[in-house]
Amino acid sequence: MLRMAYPKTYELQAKFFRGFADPSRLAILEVLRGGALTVSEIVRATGLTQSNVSNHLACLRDCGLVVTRRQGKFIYYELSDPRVEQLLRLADELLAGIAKGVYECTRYTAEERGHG
Amino acid sequence: MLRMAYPKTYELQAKFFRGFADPSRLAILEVLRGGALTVSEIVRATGLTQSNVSNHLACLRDCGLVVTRRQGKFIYYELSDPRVEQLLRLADELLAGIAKGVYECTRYTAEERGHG
DNA sequence: ATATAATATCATCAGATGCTGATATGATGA
DNA sequence: TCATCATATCAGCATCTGATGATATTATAT
Repeated sequence: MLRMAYPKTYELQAKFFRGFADPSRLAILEVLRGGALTVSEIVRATGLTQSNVSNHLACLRDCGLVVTRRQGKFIYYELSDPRVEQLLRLADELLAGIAKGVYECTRYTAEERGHG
Repeated sequence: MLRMAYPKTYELQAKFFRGFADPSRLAILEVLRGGALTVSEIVRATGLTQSNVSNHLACLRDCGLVVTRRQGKFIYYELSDPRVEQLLRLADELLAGIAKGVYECTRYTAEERGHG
């Protein structure tokens, strides 16, 4: 695939957005909007498996979307910046205004779509 | 993979964000910030191949990030909403403040990282 | 109709991604 | 020390994704 013909910026930005580009991670970000939670609390709140959550949290952390703090044997995760929420909200707004077409952005080769 | 244990919302939002989660698409969005362009102009401006651009444009359109209008044999693409730019700018800001950790969000299993 | 320019679609394939289950690490308490 | 809870990491896999090159479509002009 190669894909390295871009200024570092686009690669970086793309990775950043990929943090938001998965339903499991969005679910995690959502539950974290209520404040810091431990991994097992996140597991309970989302219904995902422990290793799955752990992997996604690592991703979110690498993307800079969450930060951690240890407390005894617990590790608390929380949103790293209020702008993370802001970005989610802005996306929600935009999406609400668009809504129609996002059914299938998959495969980015857009076959016939737009009906159940 | 299956992955359908989520309220439609997260799936939708994830797809929406995926529109932003690729360097080629970010490059396209960037050149479109200057206003509407035809496909071939976008091809020239980005250096990507025609079919590649065309595929990405289809994706961006499905995600609602761009809209099109035909003029003769040309098709003009442009950003669908000023909030698309706004979202990009907000992401830029956030990313600038974070910057450090986004080197490797790939594989989301976070091996040892953070050094060239 | 033919030729040509602009754009879209298709098949294919390498590589990335996310999930699961098992195992490893780390902290706490007996 | 051992047992246990909390979390992280790993291997394997099925799938998704993006790039390429070839072909199809659409519009214009002759």
